[in-house]
Amino acid sequence: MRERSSRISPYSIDVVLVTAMGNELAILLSRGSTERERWALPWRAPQTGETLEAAAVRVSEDALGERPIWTEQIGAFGDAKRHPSDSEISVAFVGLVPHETASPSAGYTWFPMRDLPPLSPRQRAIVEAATRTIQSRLDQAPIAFRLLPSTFTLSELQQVYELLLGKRLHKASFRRALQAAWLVEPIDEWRSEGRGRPAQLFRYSPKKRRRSHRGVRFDFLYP
Amino acid sequence: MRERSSRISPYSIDVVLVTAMGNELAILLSRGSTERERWALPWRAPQTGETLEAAAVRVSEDALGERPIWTEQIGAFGDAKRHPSDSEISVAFVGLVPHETASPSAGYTWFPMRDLPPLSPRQRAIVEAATRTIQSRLDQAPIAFRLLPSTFTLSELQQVYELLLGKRLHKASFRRALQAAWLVEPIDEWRSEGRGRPAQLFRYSPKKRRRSHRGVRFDFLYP
DNA sequence: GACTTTAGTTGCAAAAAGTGACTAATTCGC
DNA sequence: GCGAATTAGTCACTTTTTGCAACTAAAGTC
Repeated sequence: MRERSSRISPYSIDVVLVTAMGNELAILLSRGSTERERWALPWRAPQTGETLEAAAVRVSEDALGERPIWTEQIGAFGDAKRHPSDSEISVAFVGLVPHETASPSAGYTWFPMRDLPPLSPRQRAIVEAATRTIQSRLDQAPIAFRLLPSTFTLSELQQVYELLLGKRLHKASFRRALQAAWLVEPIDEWRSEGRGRPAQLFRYSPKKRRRSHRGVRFDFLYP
Repeated sequence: MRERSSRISPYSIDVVLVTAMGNELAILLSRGSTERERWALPWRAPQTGETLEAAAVRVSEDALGERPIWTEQIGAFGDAKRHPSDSEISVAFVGLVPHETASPSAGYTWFPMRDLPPLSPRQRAIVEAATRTIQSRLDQAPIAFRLLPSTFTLSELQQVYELLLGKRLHKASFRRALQAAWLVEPIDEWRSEGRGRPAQLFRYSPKKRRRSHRGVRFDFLYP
């Protein structure tokens, strides 16, 4: 990425690394090497014999020194949109990273989602798709829990969900859904965060399978 | 696809064309040209200056003589799984086609989803992902309506939904959801299908926007 | 001690979903 | 012509889920 290989790779692996930085989401960008693009998503050319997913993990390790707690492919992006590499298409991935442990390599910086620098049109599209991918997986895999330390308060958990979903949730309803799903268990510790009543700590510990016995339950959310 | 180009393309565009054939879903396969693989998804090498989506439409037109009523990218598939082309990765699309108007080109045949011939591991994975893509889009875009003629009965519509979702729906609940969404309007015609009471015909005609004013409404469907 | 702040629960009303039974309109067998 | 079978369509009732707001609890601040 920094060094341009002599032969242009047919495709590149681009990764959107997302973290919860304070009160907002942030993604990792690298200072671009070209004249035109000042910032770009971390990317690399694929290596032979490597799965796409493995390549995405490798890109993450290069950029952050650690593997994301969760990755998923977003898709292939081509179109006529410009890209820092001159590859025809990018196979894009999204990865979630806890903010505490992640230390960006030289040249990489976290940018709040709400205030991104100009990106190439293709990478802009990739970032937008990354948000949608996260949100659609949020109720299918317990990815939110892994953005937190092993013990956490329910308010912290709700904040993570709100951040990833991009909307506020109702406290009582959130906790009701959580209880019904048997996903967390309280431990015998409390944490006092300045003012206010101390919050009980919980740990992620999925119990039984809930029979999700719903029949219709779709919404016709059409435009 | 039939003719192997001298230079191997870096990636191929594979398309899963899905139709409602009688009482089950079917996909279009082509008789393979190689020794190993007898049947394969329609695929082509991309052309320069063409978007990925446009390439997928072109593949469909080659195979069926018409464009799907809806297409969506499934993703890029690489891994070590074999593919009829020797391309490193496939960018896969899914497309829906009404069965009445679609006439497969020579060498292409519809196969019921439940009874597919052996496919390459990569294409097998693509077909499975195609089903998931359809099902996840079903409540976000009115794709089911376009598998039907412009007027249809509610039973027909429900059958299409059941086919695409792969599960039965409750009649009353289905109609309630449909009414609440203001998506169809009855026309002054009835159709008698052999025995039984004639069914009223409806047409797709989305009316107002329903304020989807829900706050929490997620399910924690974790494994 | 009164006030503020955050955590956490509870009760209630409204909305939505699951279910089965019910009515309606047709064809078929006889 | 008549009843059984068949498909369409609706209804009433129950259960579950959600939105909301008030309430208690435990801390800090002044």
